[in-house]
Amino acid sequence: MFLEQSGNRIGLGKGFWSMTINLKQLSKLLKLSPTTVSRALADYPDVSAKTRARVKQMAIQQGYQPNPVARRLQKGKTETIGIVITPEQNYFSDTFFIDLLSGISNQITRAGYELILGVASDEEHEMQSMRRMVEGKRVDGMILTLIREQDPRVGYLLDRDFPFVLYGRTRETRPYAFVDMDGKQAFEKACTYLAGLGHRRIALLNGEPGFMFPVGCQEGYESGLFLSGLELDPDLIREWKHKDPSQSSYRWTLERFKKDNPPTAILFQTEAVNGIFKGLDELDLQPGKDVALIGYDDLEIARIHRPSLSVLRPQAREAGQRVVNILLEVIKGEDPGKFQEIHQVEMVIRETSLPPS
Amino acid sequence: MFLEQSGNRIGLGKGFWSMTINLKQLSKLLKLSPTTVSRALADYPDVSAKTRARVKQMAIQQGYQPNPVARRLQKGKTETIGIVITPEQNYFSDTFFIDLLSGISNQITRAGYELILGVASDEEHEMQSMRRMVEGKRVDGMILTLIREQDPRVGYLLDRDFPFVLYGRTRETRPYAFVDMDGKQAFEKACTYLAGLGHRRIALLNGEPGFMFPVGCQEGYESGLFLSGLELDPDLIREWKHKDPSQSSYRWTLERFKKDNPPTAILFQTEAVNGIFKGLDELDLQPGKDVALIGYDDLEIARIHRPSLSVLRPQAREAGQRVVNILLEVIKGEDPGKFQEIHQVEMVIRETSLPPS
DNA sequence: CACCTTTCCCAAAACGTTTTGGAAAAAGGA
DNA sequence: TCCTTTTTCCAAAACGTTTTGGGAAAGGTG
Repeated sequence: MFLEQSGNRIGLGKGFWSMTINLKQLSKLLKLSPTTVSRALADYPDVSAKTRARVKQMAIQQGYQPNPVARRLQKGKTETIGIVITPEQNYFSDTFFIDLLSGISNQITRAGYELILGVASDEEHEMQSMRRMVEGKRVDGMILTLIREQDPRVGYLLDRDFPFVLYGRTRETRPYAFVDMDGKQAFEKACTYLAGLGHRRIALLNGEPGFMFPVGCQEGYESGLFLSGLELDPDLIREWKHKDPSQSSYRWTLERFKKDNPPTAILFQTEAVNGIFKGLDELDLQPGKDVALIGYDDLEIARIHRPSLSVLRPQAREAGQRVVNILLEVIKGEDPGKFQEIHQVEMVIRETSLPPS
Repeated sequence: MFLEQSGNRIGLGKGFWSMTINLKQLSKLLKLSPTTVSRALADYPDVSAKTRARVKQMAIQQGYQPNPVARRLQKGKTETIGIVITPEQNYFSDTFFIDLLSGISNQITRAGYELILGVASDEEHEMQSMRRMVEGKRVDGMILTLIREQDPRVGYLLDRDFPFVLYGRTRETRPYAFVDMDGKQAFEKACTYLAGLGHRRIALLNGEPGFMFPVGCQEGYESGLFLSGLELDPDLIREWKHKDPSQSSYRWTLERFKKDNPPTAILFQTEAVNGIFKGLDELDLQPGKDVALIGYDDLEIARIHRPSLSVLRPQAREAGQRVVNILLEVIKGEDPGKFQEIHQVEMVIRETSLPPS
């Protein structure tokens, strides 16, 4: 009688929602029912053009925004998607992952969704963090990166029919959605390019096995050798360690160039570049001049180093956007098997890809 | 009569919440009211030890987890905190920011909260992304990093009484909560250390003005000179550009060492190290031997370079945890002014901090 | 036994939306 | 004029929790 029953509290109510206007309050202001206001804002055809306009104007004037939590409860969706990153795998070391994340985030925001982030220290916590999101009903879908050949996360999500998209691929026979870079084509292109310059001994310093990406790189490398009529020499292939890319590639460089038949060119992921540069420097070999180099990923160091590093450059931002668009489709109920994209990788020729001297 | 009224749908209901058990369903299983089950799980004293145990056991057995969205609606809190990152400021370049994020994420998860992430391309989008979170009622609090001297975000949040914590500081007279690294003390320590080794001409290659951090660095540098009885020479101070740390510091290095009275030691943020190394290399000066170097931030390059770089090492992970704990207090209603922490920075002496030759 | 606590439980309301299933009013057709 | 259709609105239910405000049963006390 005296007090407005369910108006919002002034001052410190619980939470901060008290600060902004409500659907109910807005509808009272408009002398309409909450139903009509809600439907007007959602452009339902059963509200007249006149009142729709009136409602929208008032909503803007009052700064009304529907409470996302309430909407989520009613809609039965979280409007949220999850991603878990593992910094230990220093993946992340540079612009590449940020570009991916940037594309992901933009597209998610555009859809009115939210991105929630987990940071895991290792494989076990990675799974744990994902399970919390999935089983805790905190997300509508997951984005997975840094995919391993045998990746338990994929099986887990498939078993539960939970929507997800991989950035990368895995060994799994059931259909699933992914966006992947064509590492095979990229390394094939780089390899044939070097062979075309006259290089006969091209080395591959590849990422550690276990992850899926190096598999494609090796395939591309072998295919490139074959297409160029070169023999595959197992003594020109080596893996760097994920725990310590610089150190392991540094050691290999020193060691390999002291042995017989050293390479005249190296293909590698750019993570390993510091080790290679350091090793060559110590051996008094000049990158580009004495040894041709092409890295995968256009990290900052590649651009600023003198001589600047030729690279294979994945379009991470675009890939991130695609991942999100696909995930939203899968969440809507589309068949994940329909979304399997392999993106081309461009080659950027800079100063380290010269003919053999 | 024939059909269970409000049981969950089997198969494809709307959303995926249909897959897991409900409070109502759980209470039916237990032949208790939802109230009692809820209160049993929340350890209220008004439910007997026996039924509490029974409830908890059944909850575990059935894998019951309260729906966070419903809980948030009722509690009037989002149980979510937001952070916006701006990759363009290549802040981010290495482990430091990831460590911070890792500390933040862990602590947030421990509290049962969620971390939502915005990625903004510039200052304007940064503000926009934050406003979406705040005005859209999507978060209970914000974490701010990369603080500028005049930072509009801080004023915005203070005006609205919205809970937030800075990693860093700004020029603002109203009280607010922050966790900051003691850049002043760190640079003072490094400066006096170098002076103690006999260096008389110590240069400062500082971050761009506009951000708050370089201010403290310069203060510490000047104070270190003063304490060591050295004159401040404006010609030994320079800023590198945020857009391109490597290039700008490379140019300065070349230029400065060709002029009269070059420094025998340089203090800088490690972001600039590549440019400095490159410049010294070109000038045939050996880091450590010919020029002493101490960087702020223990990036990977600092450890792997030969000679390895002496650094000032902030404990980013710990700082991230503190930021979250403080933010949770502020959200609870504690006075933000009570939480102003300045963390000490340790110095790690490696190979680039030798006496002058 | 009558009375007062204490213990244990629960029905109903509330959080802020969207959706369902009409109903009243206006318009159209004969 | 009366009936039908279309237009425009709305009350009530629902989403899944937690909190409020008791209330019944059990246990103590005189």
